[in-house]
Amino acid sequence: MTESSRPRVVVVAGPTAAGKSALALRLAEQVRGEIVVADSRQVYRGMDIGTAKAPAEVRERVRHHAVDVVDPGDRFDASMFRDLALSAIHDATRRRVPMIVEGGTGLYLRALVLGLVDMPSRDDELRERLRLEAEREGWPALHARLAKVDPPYASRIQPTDPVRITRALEVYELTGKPMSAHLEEHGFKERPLDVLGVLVEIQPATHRHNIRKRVELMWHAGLLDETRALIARVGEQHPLVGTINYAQAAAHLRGEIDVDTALERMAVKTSQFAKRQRTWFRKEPWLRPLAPDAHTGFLEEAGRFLTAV
RNA sequence: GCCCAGGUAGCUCAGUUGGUAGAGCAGGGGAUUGAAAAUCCCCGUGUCGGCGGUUCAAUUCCGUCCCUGGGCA
Repeated sequence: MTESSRPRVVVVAGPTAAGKSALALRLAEQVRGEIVVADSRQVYRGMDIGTAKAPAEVRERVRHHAVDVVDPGDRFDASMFRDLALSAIHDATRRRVPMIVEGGTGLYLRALVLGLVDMPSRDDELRERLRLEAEREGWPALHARLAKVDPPYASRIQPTDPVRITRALEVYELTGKPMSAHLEEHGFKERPLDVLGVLVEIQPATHRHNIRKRVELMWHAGLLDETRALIARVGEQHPLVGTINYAQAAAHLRGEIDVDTALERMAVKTSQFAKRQRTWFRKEPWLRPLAPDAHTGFLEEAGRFLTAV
């Protein structure tokens, strides 16, 4: 595939509450384009306030893809995101509409830009079985089992990392081939898109202020009601209830913490998440840092990139 | 004013029978390919409140002063 036959997209990546969506929106309006949101929580209907989802009036003005595509409790994962995003992008290209990808879920963005390894998606029954085994024997025992069938992958993950031990054992059981072999075979050589990607940066003091303000706004906008509704739908134990903001609101609903503590913890969890996002995006070779004072220049450049024939 | 209890890491505290100290949280760094806003790994020198005294040696014992909380007036 040549440069020119691949769809062009601008990717705006970065930590939460750093101004990604505002920038992407400005660009979309400037070029009369559409937005794909790469966010593992905004895909869920009803998770609006706590995920800082773009309000309805904004989404009426500029079309947003991969938002509100499933109900909480429904299955969703990186491959579904990739399929959705890719088909939206191809469709927009056919319609000659510029496309901007905006988001903070590193895995989704990487799967979109570098490709997703051809492996089966999760198998809940198998996972439940592994979880029960881990309860009896401990995760290190399962890690040791993984080390027998897939030494390379076992050695790069921790014996204390349930998520990756589970996934690797699952992939091996389902395909009969070690995870490391799948990864090596794929090699992340796919380049389905012609990407201009930026990593939105922000001053730490400004960021702290944004986060603090945002959690207060969420609280007053009805985060508690939204959390009640989410719990009513999926139950208290569901992983989605562990999502930042919802988890703290849920703790408050259970009477465990007061409002100030909830807000404080929301802000702390958000900052910690932002730090993880920065760590992830910093080393993505297809992203280049975008300083807070360089937005104007970027909008011009991105506009040219998207509208060039 | 008097009597207690405290003053140790950014915060909450532990501890040193005298040999200059360590947990949790916060913070920093890193990993990451199908629930990733998840999951996991690494990183702890700080006038041990101030000043004196005893001692080879004081954050630890003694004195005194300051500060905080509680009680009595």
